[in-house]
Amino acid sequence: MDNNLSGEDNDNIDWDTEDELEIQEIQDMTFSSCTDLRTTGQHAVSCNGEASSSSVPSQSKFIQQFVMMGFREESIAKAIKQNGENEGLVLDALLTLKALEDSREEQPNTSSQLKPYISSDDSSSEYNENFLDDVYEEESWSSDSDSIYSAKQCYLKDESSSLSEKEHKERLLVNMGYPVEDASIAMERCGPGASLVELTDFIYAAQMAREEDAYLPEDVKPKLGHILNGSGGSMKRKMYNELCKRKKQRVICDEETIRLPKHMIGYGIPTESVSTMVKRTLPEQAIGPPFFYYENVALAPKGVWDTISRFLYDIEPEFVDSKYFCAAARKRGYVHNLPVENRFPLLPFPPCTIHEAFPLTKKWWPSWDTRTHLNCLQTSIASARLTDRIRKAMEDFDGEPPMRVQKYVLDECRKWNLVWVGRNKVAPLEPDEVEMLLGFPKNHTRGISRTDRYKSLGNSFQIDTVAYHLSVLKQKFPDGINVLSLFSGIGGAEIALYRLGIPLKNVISVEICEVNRNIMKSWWEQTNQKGNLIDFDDVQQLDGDCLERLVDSYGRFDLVIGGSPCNNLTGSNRVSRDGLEGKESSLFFHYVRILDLVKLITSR
DNA sequence: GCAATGATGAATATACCC
DNA sequence: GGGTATATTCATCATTGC
Repeated sequence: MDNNLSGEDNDNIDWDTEDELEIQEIQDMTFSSCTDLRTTGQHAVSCNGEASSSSVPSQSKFIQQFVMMGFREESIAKAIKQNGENEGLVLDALLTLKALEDSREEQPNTSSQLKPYISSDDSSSEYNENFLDDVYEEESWSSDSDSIYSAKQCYLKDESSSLSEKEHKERLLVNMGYPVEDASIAMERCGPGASLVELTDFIYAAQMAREEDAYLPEDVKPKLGHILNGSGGSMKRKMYNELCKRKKQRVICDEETIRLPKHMIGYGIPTESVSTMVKRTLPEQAIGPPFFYYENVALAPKGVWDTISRFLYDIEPEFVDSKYFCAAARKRGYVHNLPVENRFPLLPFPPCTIHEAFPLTKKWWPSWDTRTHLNCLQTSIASARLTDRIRKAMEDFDGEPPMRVQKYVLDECRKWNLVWVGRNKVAPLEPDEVEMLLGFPKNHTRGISRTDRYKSLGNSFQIDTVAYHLSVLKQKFPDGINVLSLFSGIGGAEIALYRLGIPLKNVISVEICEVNRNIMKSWWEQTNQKGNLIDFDDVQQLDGDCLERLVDSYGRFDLVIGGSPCNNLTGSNRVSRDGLEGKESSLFFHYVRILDLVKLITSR
């Protein structure tokens, strides 16, 4: 497959030709996404019943010959359904399936066996692709891709539910900013089982491979013309090959799932000695300008960080726990192209233990509560009823309660980040205390409801942590910096830069929540910023045309920073932990889309 | 209508033991 | 190595109260 992508033929890529390549690739990816072939295959037949319903004496004989060859009836029925009673086609499909199963048996219960499938010539024929796509509908990066139940769900779907899912995905793609036509074509070509990643890949590849004006309106073409035309199509080829490389990497990454480090200190923390810091080499295509910085929860469902890394130029995420910067844990992954040498922390260094942060609690803190750090600050707090239950449980005993009560109380305190504020009395943190722990100015979020304050703060950066990473920019931008801030929230990135003493020349901020935008504006005014704050409420507004105009007006972006919504990634979500395909978390792909556009515009 | 409240587990990693 | 226990988690939604 690489041969097809690296040769001269790519200079004059024809969309139809690429279609074939893309279809092959994406179907191969779908192909590779299966997890338990035998189980899913069985469900495919036993649940839809179509194969048996079409049984007639002549077909029974037709089936029998394949049974005699040693194939399972379920697989035969499915192959017939996909290919009709064409002996050659059915046999081909069955052989392919058999090869897959044999390969899987050699390496059970891992995804590493998927690689040979992709290079399998047997999968190249259309009927086999259809057959296998249909049999193996599961998402390659679904968090529950190993679940038999999940697979079963796929096969219990009738036509109507399939259509509904198709519409849902298509709508999602459109909401992500892709043209309706592209979304529709991607759905049609990739099939209903294609994951969102595959669909976006397909569309992206299509747009890259089309004429030079990917995402850019007519009036912008001439401005970028010299980039694309002047290089005789090399840029197009370069980007296309880069995309294909990302896809290829996907297979490799399936084998090498990113694992969280035991001690989340990333490339170093202020208190860690320099000798233990690790130097890194960035992939060439990741090197700025612009610098970029992406953040999300470290404990995302399996495979999410592989996908994030793959879409962000294969940069290894830097996992850091903010407990090294403040009195609360905050395990986050950061993908960025910033230098990692010569970082420096914000001063004064914030209190790093509970007792340092809240000295008044020390008086009431029982000896058996050995916590020194709070857990992650969330978007909601414990109820008064819970703290009252804890008080009553404690008051039943004079002095030290029995172990079972201690355990109950400690479990609740850890779960809800409660602190001791009186005799037998625990309480959740106040909003201004959360502000302090996260490094925000006191009263930063004051003026909105307590619920909203907790929510906005729970979704924000830990300033000291992010500032430590961004500190390397101070030397590079002594006269100020142009920032494209995506999913800005309450302005954590801007505050980090401001506290580092980096002048904010122009900040293009995108934040969907009006309450958060108002907090940001208020901070901007209160701190007498000299630069310009331009805000948008939706990342979809930032298309090529819009970005081009912004660059023309304010100059090129020096930093693209943001953390896309984690709602569908966090373990706290009991309802819709859907991974990167989730309603909110899929906005990550907008970050990628916008970053790619900015890089393109910046390189002209 | 808005804000506050309270009930709702599962996915994942890690530690520990055998 | 495998099984079990334990810890942790930028949340969601229906209900209640004002």
